[in-house]
Amino acid sequence: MDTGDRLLTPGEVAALFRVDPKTVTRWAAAGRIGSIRTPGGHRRFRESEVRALLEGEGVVEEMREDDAASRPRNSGPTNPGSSYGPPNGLR
Amino acid sequence: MDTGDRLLTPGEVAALFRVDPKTVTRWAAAGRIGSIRTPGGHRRFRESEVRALLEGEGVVEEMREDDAASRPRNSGPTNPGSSYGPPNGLR
DNA sequence: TGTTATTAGGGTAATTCGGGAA
DNA sequence: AATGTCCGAATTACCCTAATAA
Repeated sequence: MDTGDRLLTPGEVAALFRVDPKTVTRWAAAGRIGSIRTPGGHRRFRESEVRALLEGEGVVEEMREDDAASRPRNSGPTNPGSSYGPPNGLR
Repeated sequence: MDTGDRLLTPGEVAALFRVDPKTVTRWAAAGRIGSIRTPGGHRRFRESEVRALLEGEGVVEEMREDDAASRPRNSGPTNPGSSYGPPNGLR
C-alpha cells in the first residue's frame, strides 16, 4: 500500500504555510512533519500530510475565553484517496 | 520476498522522487543508485532499489511532548534526523 | 520504414542544505 | 522556544541538440 501522493518541495510547503523554506526544514528536522530525502539529501514532503496540517488545525480557532483543553481535531483519513497515475503536469 | 526486478525508466523514477529526470541520471552517474544500461546507452532502474530509497529508511517516529493526547497523527514514516549521505566516497 | 516521446550530454540559473548568529 | 536572515557548498532545475526507444 503505497501512500501514492504527490511530493512537494520545501519551497512549495513554505509557500503554503507562508514561512521561510528554512523553517520547513526545521520542522522536518524536529520530526514535526514527515519528510523524504532524495539521494542528494534534499527533502520532499507528502502533499497529503501537508494539507492535513494546513486544514486539520484550522477547523476551530479564535477561542479566547474558552478553555484551551478542548482541542477539536479532525478525526478522519487525511488522505482523500489520490490514485497514482496522472502526471503532475508541473512543468 | 519478491525481488521486484521490474525496471523503471528515468522518467518514472523522477516522478516518484519529484525531481527532474536529469537528476536521476545524475544519481546514476554518481553511483548513488544502481542502473542498468541498454545497448543504446539509456538507463533503467530497479524498482526494488528505488522503493527502498524512497522510504526504506523505516525508522522510528519521533514523538516529543504531547499535550492532551489529542493528535490524529497522519501516517508519517519518516526519519527526522538521520545521516543521509551514502558511503560512496565519490567527490 | 517512418513518427513520436523519452533520454543522454553539456552548460547555466535557481533551490536547498548545513551551520551559525541576530 | 521559534522564526528569519547571512554565508559557502552542494544539489537540483531548465536551456539546448542529437541519439535511442517504442
